[in-house]
Amino acid sequence: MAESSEPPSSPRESARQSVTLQDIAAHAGVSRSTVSLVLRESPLVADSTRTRVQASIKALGYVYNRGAAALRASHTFTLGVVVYDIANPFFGAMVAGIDSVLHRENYVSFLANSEDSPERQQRFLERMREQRVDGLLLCPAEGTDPALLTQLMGWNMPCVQVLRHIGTPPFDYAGTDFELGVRQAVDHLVALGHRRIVFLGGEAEHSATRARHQGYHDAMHAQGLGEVLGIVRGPVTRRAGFEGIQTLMQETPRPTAVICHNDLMALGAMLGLQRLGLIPGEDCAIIGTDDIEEAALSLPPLTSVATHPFSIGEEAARLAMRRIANPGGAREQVILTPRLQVRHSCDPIPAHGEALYRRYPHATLDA
Amino acid sequence: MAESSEPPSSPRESARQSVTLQDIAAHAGVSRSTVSLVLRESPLVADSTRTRVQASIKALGYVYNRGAAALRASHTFTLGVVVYDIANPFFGAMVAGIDSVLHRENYVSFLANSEDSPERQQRFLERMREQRVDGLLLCPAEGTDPALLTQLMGWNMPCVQVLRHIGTPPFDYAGTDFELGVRQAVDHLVALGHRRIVFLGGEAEHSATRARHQGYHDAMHAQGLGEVLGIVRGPVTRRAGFEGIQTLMQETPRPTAVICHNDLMALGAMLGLQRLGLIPGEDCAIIGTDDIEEAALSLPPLTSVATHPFSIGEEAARLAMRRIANPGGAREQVILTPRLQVRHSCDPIPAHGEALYRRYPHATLDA
DNA sequence: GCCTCGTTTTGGATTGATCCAAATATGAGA
DNA sequence: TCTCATATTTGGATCAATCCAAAACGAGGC
Repeated sequence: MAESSEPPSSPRESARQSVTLQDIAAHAGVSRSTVSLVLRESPLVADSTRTRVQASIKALGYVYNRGAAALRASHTFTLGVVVYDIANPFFGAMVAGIDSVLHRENYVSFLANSEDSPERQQRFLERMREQRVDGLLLCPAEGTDPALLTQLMGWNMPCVQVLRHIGTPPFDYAGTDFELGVRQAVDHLVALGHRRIVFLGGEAEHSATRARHQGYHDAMHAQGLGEVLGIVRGPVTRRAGFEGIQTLMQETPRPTAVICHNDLMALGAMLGLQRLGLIPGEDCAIIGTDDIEEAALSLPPLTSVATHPFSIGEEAARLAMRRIANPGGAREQVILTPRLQVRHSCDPIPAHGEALYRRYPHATLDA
Repeated sequence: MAESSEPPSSPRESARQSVTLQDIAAHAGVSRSTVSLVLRESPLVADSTRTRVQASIKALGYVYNRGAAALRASHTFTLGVVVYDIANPFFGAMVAGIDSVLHRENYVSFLANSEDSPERQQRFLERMREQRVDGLLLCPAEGTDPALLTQLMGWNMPCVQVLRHIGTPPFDYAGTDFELGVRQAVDHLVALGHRRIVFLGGEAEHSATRARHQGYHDAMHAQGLGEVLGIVRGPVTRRAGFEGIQTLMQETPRPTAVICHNDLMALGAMLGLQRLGLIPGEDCAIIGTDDIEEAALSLPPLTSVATHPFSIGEEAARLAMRRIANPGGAREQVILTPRLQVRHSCDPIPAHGEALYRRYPHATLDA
């Protein structure tokens, strides 16, 4: 006791080597093991001991070494998150939802932006294995080999797929009912009197695309419009919306309404209409998907199938926590229900308003 | 050699305990140390040895254990990134820029969303210390105590501030010249004939706010307009823009132009004008800051001071790499030059176009 | 006073890599 | 063939925690 009082005195000049459990133990007059138990909030430790140890921890300015702990323990309280486009505000909101849950659970997460490259994604996943994360939240890149799931299972690595999924059930998944969302959009348009309804976007074969296309197909058939126009496949960017709608509007018969794969496309499509001197709502109704915050700020405000990204993020993170706590448990699919957020991009507009839209015929995505 | 050929044979049923350097060493007939050198791509190892070891690594399905490595090594190839609103597309783009550089450098990053809470930020930073990250990219939360920098220095933790900074130089920082950006905006408006120019937004006392206000102040004075209207302080959200401009337009004298703290505010402000039956550009010119992708998609397309978030992210990450490689080096400030992206939100509009904007008087941020 | 039984505490082994100083191998020149 | 410098390789110590079986402690009951 008296013997160890000098070395760990107040602030050491450079604190070159860090304070360890051993130092705390010496200072508090207990063993290394006991200190470890205190740190992990074990109920085994007597209250009096606990407070004494905690005081020593504070006094010596101890810093827990997670690397060392991870070497022996089974958990790292660490997660890997993969999205394919973090610059898309949809994913921003989703990541915020994930972060809010993880923060409560004392987890931290590695984030990677795969840019929809399976190779880049694979590299990150391998790195996550090296880091020994407790689990993954994965929004698989386009073209990801479904064998990836088997691989992860072989790694013994819990993985919750988000938004898109690959492979065959059972797997853990959190997302939204895209099929229902598109059905709501089609039904809404039909109720407004539309028949020539096109679905714009999605070429890659992943679940989120298939579900949307399926929803479109089913809803159109249910409305007896099965053979009227159809799906235009392509990338799902702003630019694709901008260009895609311009092509569509030059075809015969022209669609009277377009449902877009996501809001970015829809916003691009509205700009594309302007470029042609056409008016969103009047000349062609537009519906987007996601209901990102920007949707309310366009002119006209965009009607969109709200998919609640923040909630999806929360649900995914919670599911991951459950799976980590119980690795053998039954796989779960958490499917949120989308809701059509009606704004004004399907409203017809009085003819005398056209001039305004036509004022910016040379608007492009770049200027 | 023959002795160790059985245990690490092909796939073990459950691979319960992992393959270690020791196993590789035995398989390749070298020592643990040599394998370690191969893993770290040391030039010391002979080519023939290297290939043999690499073959063994592949054959046994070895997985590098970063936790164990971190225990001894000085680097973890890990970084902490803190932003205050990941749902803001500006930060999405910035994080994408960070990620692209880190990926090239073989780094991975922990991401946290502080939600502008200094407590939450502090908790994350402490966690990062426990994880022994090599450095931090920090966009400090509003109200962060400048002593934080001293604290981090005491921790011996390299930290690059991004976009905002606290404390006093020298420190590492990557951002943009907000002051110049606002000056560009003011000059542009004055050239268009505006005199009653208001700056909208920013109440907290951080560098990015001060710089903007300073830029506004200087530019207005340089133009001889120093006492004409001024700065309206407040939060910097979409909603604040929406509400702020409505208040402004009911005052006398009314401003003829508003420069907004960021694009979200500017987009909200344009919606606010509509709500009043006013026309952006005609009744009041609007300029935003950031030039997020959405800026091009509004109607009218928003004129904005482009701050290039992706590049800022890249520069910040590169600076962090430099600082980690050379902790004692001179602190650096990387200041990018903003550029005014002129679109149409300052154009006057023919009167007969008004009807269209007035069609959506009840538009709000929620619907 | 001794014996349980439950509560606390403990030491030694273990985790899987890196560091470092020293040992060994290799090759050129004398 | 020997020497010396250079190129490779190595074993032991070390990093800082957790796990686990066993020991110490303390309170009641007989």
